[in-house]
Amino acid sequence: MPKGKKRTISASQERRTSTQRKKVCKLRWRTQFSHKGPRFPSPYRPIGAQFVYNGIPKKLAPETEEVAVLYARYLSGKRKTKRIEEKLQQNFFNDWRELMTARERSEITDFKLCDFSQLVSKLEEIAEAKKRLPKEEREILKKERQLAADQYKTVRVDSKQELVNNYTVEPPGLYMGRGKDNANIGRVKRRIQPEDIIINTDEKTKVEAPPNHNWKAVIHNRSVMWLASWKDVISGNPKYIQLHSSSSIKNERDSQKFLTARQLKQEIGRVRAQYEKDLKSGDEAISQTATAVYLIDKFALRAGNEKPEGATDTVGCCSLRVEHVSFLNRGKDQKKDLEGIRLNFLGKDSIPYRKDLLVSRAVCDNLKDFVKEKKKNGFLFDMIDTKRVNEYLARLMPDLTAKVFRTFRASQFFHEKLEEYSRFHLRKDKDAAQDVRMKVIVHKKANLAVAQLLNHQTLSKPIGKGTAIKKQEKKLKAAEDKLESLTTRSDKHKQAKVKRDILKEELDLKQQLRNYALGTSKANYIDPTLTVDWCQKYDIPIEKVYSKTQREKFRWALVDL
DNA sequence: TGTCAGACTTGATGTCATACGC
DNA sequence: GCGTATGACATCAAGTCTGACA
Repeated sequence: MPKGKKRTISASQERRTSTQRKKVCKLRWRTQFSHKGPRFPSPYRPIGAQFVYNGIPKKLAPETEEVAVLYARYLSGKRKTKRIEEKLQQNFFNDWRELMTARERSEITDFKLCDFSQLVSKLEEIAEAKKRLPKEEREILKKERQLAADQYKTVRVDSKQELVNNYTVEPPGLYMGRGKDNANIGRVKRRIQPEDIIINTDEKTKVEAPPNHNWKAVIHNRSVMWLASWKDVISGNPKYIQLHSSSSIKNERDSQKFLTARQLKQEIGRVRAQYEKDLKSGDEAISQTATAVYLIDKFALRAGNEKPEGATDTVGCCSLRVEHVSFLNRGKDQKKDLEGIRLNFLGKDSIPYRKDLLVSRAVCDNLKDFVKEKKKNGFLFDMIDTKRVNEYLARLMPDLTAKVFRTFRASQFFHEKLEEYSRFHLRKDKDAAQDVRMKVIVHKKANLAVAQLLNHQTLSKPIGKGTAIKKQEKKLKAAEDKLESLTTRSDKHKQAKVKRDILKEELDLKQQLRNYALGTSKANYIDPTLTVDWCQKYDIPIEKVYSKTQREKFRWALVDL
């Protein structure tokens, strides 16, 4: 390390880093799976109600009726807006007719004449009966399900028992998709049969297909992580049965990801110097690449791959269009060398990204150049794509891709916020620092800041949240009243103040969590070694911040505990 | 060099179990 | 003890990225 250069990773992180490197190299190409194969959803059993067409009850073939019941199940659940419903009905009806017998197809020709109400009522009746089942019977059913699942949920990997993540083949259903312009919404996901499935296993292990069935194929590919796969009917993409996040292989992959992000932390000065230099390059492809990397680094944007024709209109950095960026007037207190821009687009899962951001003068000038003489729907970065950006990044640092910046920025920002909030809530206020609830709040607040940076918005929240906030407000009011009634500097006053502060922070968190979800950033972006070190420093049991599954997922980071 | 399929990760949301308040 | 709110986990859609192939 050059003299005077600040140490950027902790000693415990460094220790973990060297162990991780060894393990990752050792693991590759050695994996052998010995498993039972996937579990199949229960076969369709007629529900004892009829589909009605044009006022006349119709006896349908079991395969046709099964699909009608899928639609009835959709109707008995939460309803969608009318606009989506029309597309959904149209797609459903097209797919349903494809699966009908020739006679049914010639008779059932108009969706408007289809009446699913008897099926819906029956499904609701079944659901009600299920709710009314005595506790003992429910327990028995649960145990039966558990026993059946137990056979499928483990796999032997290199002689070690591991858990399988999704051991059941996806059941038939309606494709619900996301985004208003989703073209496939309502399409029928037909039942997947053993004949659709490729099994990947150890050469020595025979995986039996269900009676009277055969697998599509049995392979012994040691270089991939999946146990079984089939082709998704709607997208044509493969679907996989994979190992659980607690498995050694997933653990290794996870630790490797954060290792690369930590390496970027060490190299970031050099990486930034290079792309800042390239912002001014005379070669427009290079200046576009550098500008895109600047946005990815500064604002943790996703790379933004090109999407196939007809897919939902969502974008990331490289696929931004002219219409997604606008230039803001200078603010009063704005620094000289910074300019304001607004990014407004739909990101992954059609989640809106609308933020006013400050960028360097060079970046703003470049962006102004890139939008010149282009139509609203023209690509902002028309000379580059994610492949080019990643090739550029790989030249700056091995294994560096656009995705690594998101992990790096999330972890770095979490660390900064954790320090800031710890200073404010735990070091300044010694009384609050004794309370583990305040420590959990500090962790959640730092987590929330990351969720906001990564734009992990939630558009729908359970109805209950509003009442919970009202209850919390009441509690806070009561705590404030009590505090006022006590003499200052007394022990009781100190306790009441801590209680009030905690309630106030909890309320603030609850309000913000209506719009943001912490789970994704906690599970995928924030380096768990930061949390481990912080828990040790402030004497917090790890169980207070990580659930059982999360502790299993981050086992590799918990070695020091 | 561009395209595409395949493999894997990320992420919103649905569902279930449990904690909590009445 | 019961009903409900909440958190944990499961599900599966939608991304990223790599490598094969024309």
